[in-house]
Amino acid sequence: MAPNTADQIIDETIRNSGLRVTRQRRAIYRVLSDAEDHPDAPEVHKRAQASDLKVSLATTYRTLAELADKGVVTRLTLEGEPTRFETSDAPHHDHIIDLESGEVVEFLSPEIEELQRQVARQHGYEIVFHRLQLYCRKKT
Amino acid sequence: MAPNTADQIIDETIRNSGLRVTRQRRAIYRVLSDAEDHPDAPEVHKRAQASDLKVSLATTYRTLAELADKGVVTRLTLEGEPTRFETSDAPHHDHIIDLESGEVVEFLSPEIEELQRQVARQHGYEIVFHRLQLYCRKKT
DNA sequence: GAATATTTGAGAATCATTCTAAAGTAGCTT
DNA sequence: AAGCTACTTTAGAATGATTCTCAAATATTC
Repeated sequence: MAPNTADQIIDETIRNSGLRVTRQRRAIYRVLSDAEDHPDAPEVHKRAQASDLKVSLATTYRTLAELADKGVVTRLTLEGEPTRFETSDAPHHDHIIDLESGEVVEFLSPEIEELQRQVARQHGYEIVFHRLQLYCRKKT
Repeated sequence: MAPNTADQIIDETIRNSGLRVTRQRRAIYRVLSDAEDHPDAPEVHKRAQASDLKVSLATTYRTLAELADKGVVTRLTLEGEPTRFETSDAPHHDHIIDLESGEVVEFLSPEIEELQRQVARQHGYEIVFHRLQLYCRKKT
Protein backbone atom coordinates (compact mmCIF):
# COMPACT_ATOMS: atom_id res chain seq x y z
CA MET A 1 0.00 0.00 0.00
CA ALA A 2 1.37 3.37 -0.98
CA PRO A 3 2.11 5.70 1.89
CA ASN A 4 -0.52 8.22 0.88
CA THR A 5 -3.87 6.79 1.77
CA ALA A 6 -6.67 9.21 2.50
CA ASP A 7 -6.26 8.38 6.17
CA GLN A 8 -2.62 9.28 6.15
CA ILE A 9 -3.31 12.55 4.44
CA ILE A 10 -5.83 13.35 7.12
CA ASP A 11 -3.32 12.55 9.84
CA GLU A 12 -0.75 14.74 8.19
CA THR A 13 -3.16 17.57 7.80
CA ILE A 14 -3.96 17.48 11.48
CA ARG A 15 -0.36 17.10 12.54
CA ASN A 16 0.83 19.85 10.22
CA SER A 17 -1.65 22.20 11.76
CA GLY A 18 0.19 21.73 15.03
CA LEU A 19 -2.33 19.51 16.76
CA ARG A 20 -1.90 15.98 18.03
CA VAL A 21 -3.57 13.32 16.01
CA THR A 22 -6.40 11.76 17.91
CA ARG A 23 -9.16 9.35 17.04
CA GLN A 24 -11.69 12.15 17.49
CA ARG A 25 -9.95 14.72 15.36
CA ARG A 26 -9.49 12.18 12.62
CA ALA A 27 -13.16 11.31 12.73
CA ILE A 28 -14.28 14.93 12.62
CA TYR A 29 -11.99 15.90 9.81
CA ARG A 30 -12.98 12.82 7.87
CA VAL A 31 -16.65 13.69 8.14
CA LEU A 32 -15.96 17.09 6.63
CA SER A 33 -13.70 15.58 4.03
CA ASP A 34 -16.43 13.20 2.94
CA ALA A 35 -19.22 15.77 3.11
CA GLU A 36 -20.73 16.94 -0.14
CA ASP A 37 -22.59 19.66 1.72
CA HIS A 38 -21.82 22.14 4.51
CA PRO A 39 -22.83 20.61 7.85
CA ASP A 40 -23.03 22.46 11.15
CA ALA A 41 -21.42 21.18 14.34
CA PRO A 42 -24.29 19.00 15.58
CA GLU A 43 -24.56 17.46 12.13
CA VAL A 44 -20.83 16.73 12.01
CA HIS A 45 -21.20 15.17 15.42
CA LYS A 46 -24.08 13.00 14.29
CA ARG A 47 -22.22 11.80 11.22
CA ALA A 48 -19.12 11.01 13.21
CA GLN A 49 -21.19 8.89 15.57
CA ALA A 50 -22.92 7.17 12.71
CA SER A 51 -19.82 6.38 10.70
CA ASP A 52 -17.32 5.10 13.14
CA LEU A 53 -16.04 6.45 16.36
CA LYS A 54 -17.62 8.11 19.33
CA VAL A 55 -16.94 11.80 19.76
CA SER A 56 -18.63 14.10 22.22
CA LEU A 57 -20.47 17.16 21.04
CA ALA A 58 -18.14 19.38 23.07
CA THR A 59 -15.12 17.93 21.29
CA THR A 60 -16.82 18.39 17.97
CA TYR A 61 -17.33 22.07 18.64
CA ARG A 62 -13.84 22.47 20.05
CA THR A 63 -12.13 20.61 17.25
CA LEU A 64 -14.00 22.41 14.52
CA ALA A 65 -13.02 25.70 16.12
CA GLU A 66 -9.38 24.61 16.42
CA LEU A 67 -9.22 23.44 12.83
CA ALA A 68 -10.90 26.62 11.68
CA ASP A 69 -8.40 28.72 13.62
CA LYS A 70 -5.56 26.75 12.03
CA GLY A 71 -7.07 27.38 8.64
CA VAL A 72 -7.63 23.71 7.87
CA VAL A 73 -11.39 24.09 7.79
CA THR A 74 -13.48 27.13 6.96
CA ARG A 75 -16.48 28.52 8.76
CA LEU A 76 -19.55 29.27 6.69
CA THR A 77 -21.65 31.72 8.64
CA LEU A 78 -25.00 32.21 6.98
CA GLU A 79 -27.74 34.64 7.90
CA GLY A 80 -29.83 33.33 10.76
CA GLU A 81 -28.50 29.81 11.09
CA PRO A 82 -25.79 28.03 13.05
CA THR A 83 -22.26 28.12 11.71
CA ARG A 84 -21.46 25.48 9.12
CA PHE A 85 -18.09 24.08 8.14
CA GLU A 86 -16.18 22.90 5.11
CA THR A 87 -12.62 21.75 4.53
CA SER A 88 -10.19 24.34 3.24
CA ASP A 89 -8.58 21.96 0.77
CA ALA A 90 -10.84 22.98 -2.07
CA PRO A 91 -9.75 26.17 -3.83
CA HIS A 92 -11.21 29.36 -2.45
CA HIS A 93 -14.78 30.09 -3.43
CA ASP A 94 -17.83 32.05 -2.37
CA HIS A 95 -21.45 30.97 -1.98
CA ILE A 96 -24.83 31.34 -3.57
CA ILE A 97 -27.63 30.43 -1.17
CA ASP A 98 -30.95 29.38 -2.66
CA LEU A 99 -33.44 31.01 -0.31
CA GLU A 100 -36.18 28.54 -1.16
CA SER A 101 -34.41 25.21 -1.07
CA GLY A 102 -31.56 26.19 1.24
CA GLU A 103 -29.18 24.72 -1.30
CA VAL A 104 -25.67 26.19 -1.29
CA VAL A 105 -23.78 26.58 -4.56
CA GLU A 106 -20.10 27.43 -4.72
CA PHE A 107 -18.64 29.86 -7.20
CA LEU A 108 -15.47 31.77 -7.86
CA SER A 109 -15.08 35.07 -9.66
CA PRO A 110 -11.47 36.15 -10.10
CA GLU A 111 -12.74 39.53 -11.28
CA ILE A 112 -14.65 40.08 -8.05
CA GLU A 113 -11.68 38.89 -6.01
CA GLU A 114 -9.45 41.40 -7.74
CA LEU A 115 -11.93 44.24 -7.31
CA GLN A 116 -12.19 43.43 -3.63
CA ARG A 117 -8.45 43.79 -3.26
CA GLN A 118 -8.60 47.12 -5.06
CA VAL A 119 -11.37 48.42 -2.87
CA ALA A 120 -9.50 47.39 0.26
CA ARG A 121 -6.33 49.00 -0.99
CA GLN A 122 -8.15 52.22 -1.74
CA HIS A 123 -9.19 52.35 1.89
CA GLY A 124 -5.70 51.59 3.12
CA TYR A 125 -6.37 47.97 3.98
CA GLU A 126 -5.32 44.54 2.88
CA ILE A 127 -7.75 41.66 3.03
CA VAL A 128 -7.12 38.89 5.51
CA PHE A 129 -10.23 36.99 4.52
CA HIS A 130 -13.61 37.83 3.15
CA ARG A 131 -17.19 36.62 2.93
CA LEU A 132 -19.35 36.97 -0.10
CA GLN A 133 -22.76 35.41 -0.07
CA LEU A 134 -25.47 35.86 -2.66
CA TYR A 135 -28.90 35.05 -1.29
CA CYS A 136 -30.89 34.22 -4.39
CA ARG A 137 -34.02 32.78 -5.86
CA LYS A 138 -34.25 30.79 -9.06
CA LYS A 139 -34.52 33.08 -12.03
CA THR A 140 -37.97 33.18 -13.60
CA MET B 1 -43.64 73.81 11.24
CA ALA B 2 -43.47 71.86 8.00
CA PRO B 3 -45.15 68.47 8.09
CA ASN B 4 -41.90 66.56 7.61
CA THR B 5 -40.06 66.61 10.89
CA ALA B 6 -37.68 63.78 11.56
CA ASP B 7 -40.21 62.37 14.00
CA GLN B 8 -42.94 62.33 11.42
CA ILE B 9 -40.71 60.60 8.93
CA ILE B 10 -39.97 57.95 11.50
CA ASP B 11 -43.65 57.45 12.15
CA GLU B 12 -44.35 57.14 8.46
CA THR B 13 -41.54 54.70 7.99
CA ILE B 14 -42.94 52.47 10.69
CA ARG B 15 -46.52 52.80 9.50
CA ASN B 16 -45.59 52.20 5.89
CA SER B 17 -43.90 49.00 6.84
CA GLY B 18 -47.29 47.78 8.03
CA LEU B 19 -46.70 48.07 11.75
CA ARG B 20 -48.53 50.18 14.28
CA VAL B 21 -46.68 53.19 15.52
CA THR B 22 -45.80 52.82 19.17
CA ARG B 23 -43.63 54.74 21.56
CA GLN B 24 -41.22 51.78 21.69
CA ARG B 25 -40.88 51.29 17.96
CA ARG B 26 -40.31 54.99 17.52
CA ALA B 27 -37.61 54.95 20.15
CA ILE B 28 -35.85 51.96 18.66
CA TYR B 29 -35.94 53.24 15.13
CA ARG B 30 -34.76 56.64 16.30
CA VAL B 31 -31.75 55.14 18.04
CA LEU B 32 -30.73 53.47 14.81
CA SER B 33 -31.44 56.58 12.85
CA ASP B 34 -29.18 58.61 15.09
CA ALA B 35 -26.45 55.98 15.30
CA GLU B 36 -23.18 56.67 13.56
CA ASP B 37 -22.10 53.10 14.15
CA HIS B 38 -23.70 49.66 13.96
CA PRO B 39 -25.07 48.72 17.39
CA ASP B 40 -26.31 45.31 18.41
CA ALA B 41 -29.65 44.72 20.13
CA PRO B 42 -28.50 45.21 23.75
CA GLU B 43 -26.73 48.40 22.71
CA VAL B 44 -29.84 49.72 20.97
CA HIS B 45 -31.76 48.87 24.10
CA LYS B 46 -29.30 50.72 26.28
CA ARG B 47 -29.37 53.81 24.10
CA ALA B 48 -33.15 53.83 23.98
CA GLN B 49 -33.24 53.75 27.77
CA ALA B 50 -30.64 56.47 28.02
CA SER B 51 -32.18 58.84 25.52
CA ASP B 52 -35.83 58.89 26.31
CA LEU B 53 -38.32 56.16 26.73
CA LYS B 54 -38.36 52.82 28.44
CA VAL B 55 -38.30 49.76 26.20
CA SER B 56 -37.78 46.21 27.31
CA LEU B 57 -34.98 44.14 25.89
CA ALA B 58 -37.49 41.64 24.54
CA THR B 59 -39.27 44.36 22.62
CA THR B 60 -35.98 45.64 21.31
CA TYR B 61 -35.12 42.25 19.88
CA ARG B 62 -38.64 41.75 18.57
CA THR B 63 -38.87 45.16 16.98
CA LEU B 64 -35.46 45.00 15.36
CA ALA B 65 -36.39 41.63 13.88
CA GLU B 66 -39.72 42.98 12.63
CA LEU B 67 -38.15 46.03 11.08
CA ALA B 68 -35.46 43.90 9.51
CA ASP B 69 -38.06 41.56 8.06
CA LYS B 70 -39.90 44.56 6.64
CA GLY B 71 -36.69 45.78 5.11
CA VAL B 72 -36.63 49.03 7.07
CA VAL B 73 -33.48 48.09 8.92
CA THR B 74 -30.67 45.80 7.86
CA ARG B 75 -28.93 43.11 9.82
CA LEU B 76 -25.16 43.17 9.88
CA THR B 77 -24.00 39.69 10.80
CA LEU B 78 -20.28 39.65 11.41
CA GLU B 79 -18.06 36.69 12.10
CA GLY B 80 -18.22 35.67 15.73
CA GLU B 81 -20.23 38.50 17.20
CA PRO B 82 -23.89 39.28 17.89
CA THR B 83 -25.98 40.65 15.06
CA ARG B 84 -25.79 44.39 14.58
CA PHE B 85 -28.28 46.68 12.91
CA GLU B 86 -28.41 49.74 10.70
CA THR B 87 -31.23 51.64 9.01
CA SER B 88 -31.88 50.81 5.39
CA ASP B 89 -32.34 54.43 4.40
CA ALA B 90 -28.71 54.93 3.44
CA PRO B 91 -27.87 53.70 -0.05
CA HIS B 92 -26.77 50.11 -0.28
CA HIS B 93 -23.19 49.41 0.73
CA ASP B 94 -20.91 46.64 1.91
CA HIS B 95 -18.45 46.54 4.79
CA ILE B 96 -14.76 46.48 5.53
CA ILE B 97 -14.03 45.24 9.05
CA ASP B 98 -10.75 46.26 10.62
CA LEU B 99 -9.72 43.10 12.45
CA GLU B 100 -7.56 45.00 14.91
CA SER B 101 -9.71 47.92 15.91
CA GLY B 102 -13.08 46.39 15.11
CA GLU B 103 -13.89 49.51 13.12
CA VAL B 104 -16.41 49.05 10.33
CA VAL B 105 -16.03 51.02 7.11
CA GLU B 106 -18.74 51.19 4.47
CA PHE B 107 -18.01 51.03 0.77
CA LEU B 108 -19.80 50.55 -2.51
CA SER B 109 -18.41 49.09 -5.70
CA PRO B 110 -20.83 49.24 -8.60
CA GLU B 111 -18.47 47.00 -10.56
CA ILE B 112 -18.63 44.29 -7.92
CA GLU B 113 -22.39 44.65 -7.67
CA GLU B 114 -22.70 44.13 -11.41
CA LEU B 115 -20.38 41.14 -11.43
CA GLN B 116 -22.39 39.58 -8.63
CA ARG B 117 -25.52 39.86 -10.71
CA GLN B 118 -23.73 38.27 -13.63
CA VAL B 119 -22.46 35.39 -11.54
CA ALA B 120 -25.93 34.78 -10.14
CA ARG B 121 -27.44 34.88 -13.58
CA GLN B 122 -24.90 32.40 -14.90
CA HIS B 123 -26.07 29.99 -12.24
CA GLY B 124 -29.74 30.57 -13.03
CA TYR B 125 -30.40 32.79 -10.02
CA GLU B 126 -31.33 36.34 -9.27
CA ILE B 127 -30.04 38.02 -6.15
CA VAL B 128 -32.52 38.88 -3.42
CA PHE B 129 -29.84 40.33 -1.16
CA HIS B 130 -26.18 39.75 -0.55
CA ARG B 131 -23.44 40.11 2.02
CA LEU B 132 -19.93 41.15 1.23
CA GLN B 133 -17.53 41.65 4.09
CA LEU B 134 -13.82 42.27 3.80
CA TYR B 135 -11.99 41.41 7.00
CA CYS B 136 -8.84 43.47 6.76
CA ARG B 137 -5.79 44.83 8.47
CA LYS B 138 -4.24 48.20 7.87
CA LYS B 139 -1.90 48.09 4.94
CA THR B 140 1.78 48.26 5.88
C1' DG C 1 -65.30 56.61 24.42
C1' DA C 2 -66.09 51.41 23.79
C1' DA C 3 -64.66 47.30 21.23
C1' DT C 4 -61.05 44.65 19.02
C1' DA C 5 -56.73 43.42 17.39
C1' DT C 6 -51.88 44.46 18.39
C1' DT C 7 -48.18 45.17 21.16
C1' DT C 8 -45.52 45.18 25.32
C1' DG C 9 -42.92 43.49 29.42
C1' DA C 10 -40.90 40.31 32.78
C1' DG C 11 -39.25 36.33 33.21
C1' DA C 12 -38.98 31.63 31.65
C1' DA C 13 -37.36 28.97 27.92
C1' DT C 14 -34.52 27.72 24.09
C1' DC C 15 -30.67 27.33 21.11
C1' DA C 16 -25.91 27.45 20.08
C1' DT C 17 -21.74 27.29 21.98
C1' DT C 18 -18.12 27.35 25.55
C1' DC C 19 -16.29 26.16 30.00
C1' DT C 20 -14.84 23.08 33.97
C1' DA C 21 -12.67 19.59 36.29
C1' DA C 22 -11.57 14.95 36.29
C1' DA C 23 -10.07 10.99 33.61
C1' DG C 24 -7.75 9.43 29.37
C1' DT C 25 -4.20 9.42 25.74
C1' DA C 26 -0.42 10.91 22.28
C1' DG C 27 4.06 11.03 21.62
C1' DC C 28 8.51 11.82 23.49
C1' DT C 29 12.17 9.54 26.43
C1' DT C 30 14.52 5.69 28.10
C1' DA D 1 7.61 -1.39 25.77
C1' DA D 2 6.98 1.39 30.16
C1' DG D 3 6.99 5.96 32.13
C1' DC D 4 6.35 10.71 31.93
C1' DT D 5 4.17 14.85 30.86
C1' DA D 6 1.57 17.79 28.33
C1' DC D 7 -2.23 17.81 25.61
C1' DT D 8 -7.14 15.97 24.92
C1' DT D 9 -11.53 14.30 25.85
C1' DT D 10 -15.82 13.96 28.28
C1' DA D 11 -20.25 14.93 30.54
C1' DG D 12 -22.54 18.13 32.32
C1' DA D 13 -22.79 22.76 34.04
C1' DA D 14 -22.57 27.41 32.51
C1' DT D 15 -22.95 31.16 29.45
C1' DG D 16 -24.59 34.23 25.89
C1' DA D 17 -27.78 35.49 22.54
C1' DT D 18 -32.22 35.44 21.28
C1' DT D 19 -37.06 33.93 21.38
C1' DC D 20 -41.30 32.64 23.72
C1' DT D 21 -45.37 33.04 26.96
C1' DC D 22 -49.29 35.24 28.32
C1' DA D 23 -51.30 38.68 31.17
C1' DA D 24 -51.53 43.68 31.13
C1' DA D 25 -51.33 47.82 28.30
C1' DT D 26 -52.32 50.36 24.09
C1' DA D 27 -53.24 51.63 19.09
C1' DT D 28 -56.79 51.84 15.73
C1' DT D 29 -61.71 51.10 14.45
C1' DC D 30 -66.55 52.19 15.13
